[in-house]
Amino acid sequence: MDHVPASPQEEQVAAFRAFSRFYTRRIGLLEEHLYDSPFSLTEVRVIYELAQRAGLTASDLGRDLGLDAGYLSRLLKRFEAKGLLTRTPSKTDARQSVLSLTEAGRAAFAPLDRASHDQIAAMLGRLSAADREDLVGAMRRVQRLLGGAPDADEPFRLRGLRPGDIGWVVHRQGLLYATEYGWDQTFEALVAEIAAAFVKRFDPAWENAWIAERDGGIVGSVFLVRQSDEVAKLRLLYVEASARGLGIGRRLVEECIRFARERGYRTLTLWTNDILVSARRIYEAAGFRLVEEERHHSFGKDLVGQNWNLDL
Amino acid sequence: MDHVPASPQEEQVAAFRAFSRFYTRRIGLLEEHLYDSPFSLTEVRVIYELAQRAGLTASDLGRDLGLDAGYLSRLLKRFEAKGLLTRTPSKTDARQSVLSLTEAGRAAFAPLDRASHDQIAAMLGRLSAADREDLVGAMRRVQRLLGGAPDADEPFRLRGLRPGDIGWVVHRQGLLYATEYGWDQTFEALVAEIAAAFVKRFDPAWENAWIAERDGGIVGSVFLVRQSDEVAKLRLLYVEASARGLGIGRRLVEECIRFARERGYRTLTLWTNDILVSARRIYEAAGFRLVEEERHHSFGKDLVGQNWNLDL
DNA sequence: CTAGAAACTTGACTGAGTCAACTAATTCGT
DNA sequence: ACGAATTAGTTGACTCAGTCAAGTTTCTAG
Repeated sequence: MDHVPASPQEEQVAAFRAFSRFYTRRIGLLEEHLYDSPFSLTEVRVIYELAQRAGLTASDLGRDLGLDAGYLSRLLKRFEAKGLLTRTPSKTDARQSVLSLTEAGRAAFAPLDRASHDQIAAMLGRLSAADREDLVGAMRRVQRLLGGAPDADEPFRLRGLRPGDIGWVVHRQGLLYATEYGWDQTFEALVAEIAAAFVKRFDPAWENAWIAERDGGIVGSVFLVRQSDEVAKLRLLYVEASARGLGIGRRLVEECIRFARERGYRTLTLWTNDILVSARRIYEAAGFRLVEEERHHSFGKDLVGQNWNLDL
Repeated sequence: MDHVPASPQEEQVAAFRAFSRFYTRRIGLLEEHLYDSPFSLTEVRVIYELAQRAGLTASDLGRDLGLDAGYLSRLLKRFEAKGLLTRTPSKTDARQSVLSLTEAGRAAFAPLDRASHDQIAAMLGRLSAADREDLVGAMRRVQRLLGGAPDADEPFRLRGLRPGDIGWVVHRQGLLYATEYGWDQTFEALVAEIAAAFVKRFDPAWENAWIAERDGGIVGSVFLVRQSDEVAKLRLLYVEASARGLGIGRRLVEECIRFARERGYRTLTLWTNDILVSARRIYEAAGFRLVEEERHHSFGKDLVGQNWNLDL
């Protein structure tokens, strides 16, 4: 069956399904390693849950792990008979009892836990540090997007420039403005040029760049370059569509302003286009004033360029 | 049990395990929906595999899906009895037979396939377009990093330049040479500069670029730029570490040579560094001669640059 | 040409998970 | 406040997915 995906939608569905099949196998492999323990896979899942969370009832377990009530009942009875588990009647509901592992239960769980831990650690160990971070970040993202994890306490983090960053920024901006506004590749080339020039002429005393990260992936960036002793320019502000509404853009601009003030610049300037309305709102809120507009034909489109200034 | 992870390593292992548990449940949910079909989960996996790939034998299936040979044997016999499957004796090995679904088999599979497809599509539909892209991208990443990229019938494909490509190439090269050889960001900047200049001064009659794609991801690239009427230069040859050994590098160089010959160039030249041995092998095999070497200090390292030429 | 391995097949089994029927406690609607 | 419906858990009876070991036939390496 030659599946030639017709639309992006279909391609996404195909990728999702491919991933599910892939991970089903992967989980199978992970579980095989467990098979010299005295517990079945489901038993391990139950013990794991009991070890992690306190105050569980049988129905909690059944619901969360998707187990049959009858099967679970017997399983728990077996655990209790082996002395791994105690049940104390619930105070609020006489039908339920609260489950908790005994010392023996924890002792039985420890080697399993360790084996699983070591197995994963070994797998991660085979990757480079960068790939490891990348992998874990991607997993967090999948989990978050499929509704499996609450947002972290800290929704994003700022850091400085690292290898690979400017390419990534060029890639994402090139793609975004091409799909969203139909700009051609000369825009991407311009971004590449600006980013390259920034790195080559980088003067840490006067310039800086910030990358916003979320779940190990880059979701935004901004560059501050020196134009003269008095004037700094904010360039390449960018926030991923999937990370909007978290205040990342505002925060990046704030960092720029703070840095510019600190270094004694008098004016912060920037160039943008009128169609980029969400960026405009950020600039306005930060106190920038529109000083100039001019029509131009760039990136295959007729556009209205804008210069904005902020007195520091 | 309040798990306060000690080190980043531990945090990564914890995140991985959390993801595995999460996805185990998620897969459970996905599979439940399948449970008004006449097939068991394993049967569905087998049919799916048979529908996707031609020329499978029983042992292929057993190995790939991790099934017991005895169980699989009976399962296949059942399918054959129901007329879903035919076995034709292998020509090369009389012990094996090649399995293929009958029309009836495909017909039985179709509604399952559709149900699974629709279920995933519905899940994706609940997300915003940006989140959808983010999710699928993250899944692809996990799969790539865990080494799960499935072999397509066609291991890779060449295409021209599209928006986002040059940024991606810059990103990957910047990252690769930083991790592998410790080069600093000025290398990434150089790549960005070259790529930007290529796009800005692109002359389709005299120049070209090729992107190698595999499983929907970019795995290699090469650029051909005009230096004079007589001389063309090959630049930014690059193959992903995960896609080496497929002849992608060779193929990209061949395309360049073909194009350069066609346009009537007399010489194809390129610049590289002596430490890049796998690239060197490709150039040698293609007939390039080393014409010049010179020491230089770039990208934070002492290097030996090389110029290679090919008479067309 | 032979020993050992690979590709299945078959018989005998186990045990994970299902289903339905039951008891007891709780909650809901009016 | 009271009966009906719901929820928590238990138990018996069952099924069928998956395992294990012992076989046959074919292939391969020495």
